[in-house]
Amino acid sequence: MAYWLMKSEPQGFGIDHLQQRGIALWDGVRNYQARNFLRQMQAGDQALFYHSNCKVPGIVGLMTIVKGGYPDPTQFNPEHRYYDPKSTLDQPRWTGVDVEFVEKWSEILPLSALRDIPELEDLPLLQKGSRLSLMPVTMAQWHAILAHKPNA
DNA sequence: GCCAACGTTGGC
DNA sequence: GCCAACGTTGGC
Repeated sequence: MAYWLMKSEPQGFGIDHLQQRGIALWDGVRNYQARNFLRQMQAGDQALFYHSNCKVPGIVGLMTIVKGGYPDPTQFNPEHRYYDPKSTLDQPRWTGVDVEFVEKWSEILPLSALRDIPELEDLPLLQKGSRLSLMPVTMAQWHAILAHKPNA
């Protein structure tokens, strides 16, 4: 069982969308480093849902991986914005996973607060210039974050 | 909306 | 294989 942090823009697909849907395909990842992490994900892994590129970026809730890495279907659809003409059914380039909603936090745990947690010093999210959209989280980092989960 | 940092593309 | 140009990410 592994821990992850996954970013999404709330205006596109946010925690509220996932809560409504229950289970959703995490698609559209078109970065090789992130893709390689998706391939490592397994059913039962836990993940933090992070809102990026918005007014207050930060962690907003939890989810579980319910289906490990499999070919992201959007890469094969010419009509889709995530279509990749270089991808074939035989040799798919891109991977997706299915995630299931676990909980939405009562408040966001903002990026600015994450920067104040010493255990997170090495988290890629907090490195200057990092654009990695999903990343592994160590058990120590996971527990440090959950210890700061807002509860109002 | 700005813009620095980043990843990818493609000519050479 | 180099690297300039380009498009994208994402905090602010």
